[in-house]
Amino acid sequence: MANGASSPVPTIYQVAERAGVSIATVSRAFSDPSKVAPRTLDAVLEAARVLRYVPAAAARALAVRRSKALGVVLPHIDGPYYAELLVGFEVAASELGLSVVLALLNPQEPRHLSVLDLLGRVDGVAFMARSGAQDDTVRQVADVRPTVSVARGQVEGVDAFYAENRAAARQLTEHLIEHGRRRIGFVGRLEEGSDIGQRHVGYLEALEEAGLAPAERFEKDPVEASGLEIAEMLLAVERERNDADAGAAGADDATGIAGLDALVCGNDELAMAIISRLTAAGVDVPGRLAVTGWDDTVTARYLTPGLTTVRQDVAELGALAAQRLAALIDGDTSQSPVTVDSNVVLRQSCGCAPDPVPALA
Amino acid sequence: MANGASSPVPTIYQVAERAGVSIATVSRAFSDPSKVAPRTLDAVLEAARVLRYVPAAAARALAVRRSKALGVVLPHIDGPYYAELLVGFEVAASELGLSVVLALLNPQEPRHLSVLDLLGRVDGVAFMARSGAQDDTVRQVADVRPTVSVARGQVEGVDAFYAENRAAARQLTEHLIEHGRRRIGFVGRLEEGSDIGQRHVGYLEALEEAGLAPAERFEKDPVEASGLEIAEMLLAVERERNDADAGAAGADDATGIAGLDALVCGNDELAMAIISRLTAAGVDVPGRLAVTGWDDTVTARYLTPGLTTVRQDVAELGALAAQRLAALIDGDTSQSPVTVDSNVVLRQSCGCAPDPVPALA
DNA sequence: TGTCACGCTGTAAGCGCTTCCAGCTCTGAT
DNA sequence: ATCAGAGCTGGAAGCGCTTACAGCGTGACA
Repeated sequence: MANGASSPVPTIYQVAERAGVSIATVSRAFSDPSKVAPRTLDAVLEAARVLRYVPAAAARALAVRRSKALGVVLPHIDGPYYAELLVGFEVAASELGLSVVLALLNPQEPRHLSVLDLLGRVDGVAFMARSGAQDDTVRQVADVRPTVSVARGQVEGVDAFYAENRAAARQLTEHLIEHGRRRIGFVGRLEEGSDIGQRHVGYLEALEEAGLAPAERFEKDPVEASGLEIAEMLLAVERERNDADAGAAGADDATGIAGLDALVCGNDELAMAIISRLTAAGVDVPGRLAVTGWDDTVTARYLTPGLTTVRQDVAELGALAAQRLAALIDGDTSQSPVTVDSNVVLRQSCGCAPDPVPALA
Repeated sequence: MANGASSPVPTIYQVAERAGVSIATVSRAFSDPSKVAPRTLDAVLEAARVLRYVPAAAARALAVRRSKALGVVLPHIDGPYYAELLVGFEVAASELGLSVVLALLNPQEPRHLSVLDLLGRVDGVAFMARSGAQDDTVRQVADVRPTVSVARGQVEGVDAFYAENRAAARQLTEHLIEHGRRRIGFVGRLEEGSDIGQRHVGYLEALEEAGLAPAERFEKDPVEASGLEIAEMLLAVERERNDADAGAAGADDATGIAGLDALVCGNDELAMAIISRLTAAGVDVPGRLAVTGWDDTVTARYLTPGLTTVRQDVAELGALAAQRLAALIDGDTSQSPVTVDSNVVLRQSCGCAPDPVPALA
């Protein structure tokens, strides 16, 4: 900074002195201008301006016993998913005049300390995404501060916000069945949070209704590497089968690979990786294997084939969470879980035909 | 929360009383345990535990005149780019024992107030990405608090951090020239920040060295919609040309569209949209038009053709910024700008051949 | 046995705000 | 002319912590 370090940081006292008023008046000038006479107000504001006065939030927080800040704890973000969640939350919070303090929590190393640190400086906290191992932490925090849980497994007594999962998964699976798929697999770690758990339930419902048995389930984290692994696995199995069948009728070959003809994946990243690896190996997607994602990443529509996935209004979810958290802080009581809608987005990876596009003359 | 609201929030006094010591001892127990006798320490910690004591950060901040928090101001995030930047920053900050408070600043509506708010509660602030209009804000903040500028236009007297742009752009452009491209366009709003400006410089250098004239430049924001617009524009121009040439030799047609045979784009999103639209219209990319992106989005490699782009270690950038900011707060003096390397990632959209991949037996 | 140093602890003075309360100055009604 | 009340303002008491500073008991040493 230019000089900040040299001159002492101005406080309400300096401003008061320069404006020729008491600190009480300066305080009022900032918190409720209508309480001070116009002339006085001008003088105060002017003094504050020339001194570059910035009210010390800590002092205010101490005096009013409110920090006017909300905490967010997230797993180490990367996906656009978390970013969107965070943006929705921040925008809503700042509209309520609340700051947002961010804590990234690597599920591997709990860093319990950093949570304590966070707690001390916020009026409430939102736990977003990832669940399971963290549930204890959530519970402890909830004992001490207003708390909400967003897009993650629910915790007893903590207000929960999540996108609708079950119905969308069911719808998605039904769609695959309509495409004639019969051996539909599922990719996702169930205990990792009820989000994926719910999707699995919807998936099972659709299968049951159609009188189909669930096909293989892959218990994998929803990341690129898992997708690659799964693809390799499928390819290996298929190769083996072919070797075994050597010379025999390749009846099983027209559609299907390794005994599957469709795969419902936990998110787009996973689906993308699987499709890419399979396609590179010459497997026709969706011809032999339909693959669906979840999240509707920006790029999903640019893939070949276009990725059929599920769109959730994650920003809205974040915003709702921030608003409820603010309400809880103001003394509102807990309410029932809130869900936002999800929409299945059909593109080509499920077997749908591409939209016709005008060609270059 | 379960009960928090009912029982009064425990303070250092309650803990002291319950442990049978003075508040000074409790304070020491938390800030420097070695200053307290082991037996006493145990008693204090135990009392704190049963009372669920959480030290009030505000009070501490007031007493030590340090909030132990860093501010980050970002434009309304979405891209993975910002998310990565933020993650790098947060991780580094938390390793230094500093919290991160986040402020999203929509360049459209300045919300100057929210910046003031932020200033009051942090020891230093990092301005990330997007520049131009915000420069004044940065300057004002820098007058009052230690400040760094990350991945954005530089401001006099403010420590800057950015990814190398010029050399990478030059290298990328040279690569296109090696592919035989001669009419290479550029997409990016120059005044929007020196990032893209630097890339433009590198691009020009490469052209000049090769004795080529720069082709058309599209002054567009780096978002999906712009990409679509540009693609439509190219298609329209091309259609017109074809109509004009009707019957004449289609010599210009083998490679090139609308007078261009390559396009260097400001980011991946833009490039993706252009490629998608053109491909859908039957234009061969990279056959007729090579297109490159910037950022190496996760999905870049999954596109068809694979997107040639530039990879920057954005997380590293964020981390460096956090560390420097912490140093500035501790009284270090400003230093020269820091840049992290960028690497050109060649895939197929520039005209390179795809990697061979083992096919399914 | 006295002295001193050392380790541990408590007392108390802030840190920069908010806000209750009281007091002052006007105005308008009586 | 008097007084009630409204409108503004200042005094002062905290908010929950940190951190000199001083005091105490103890053991080492002379």
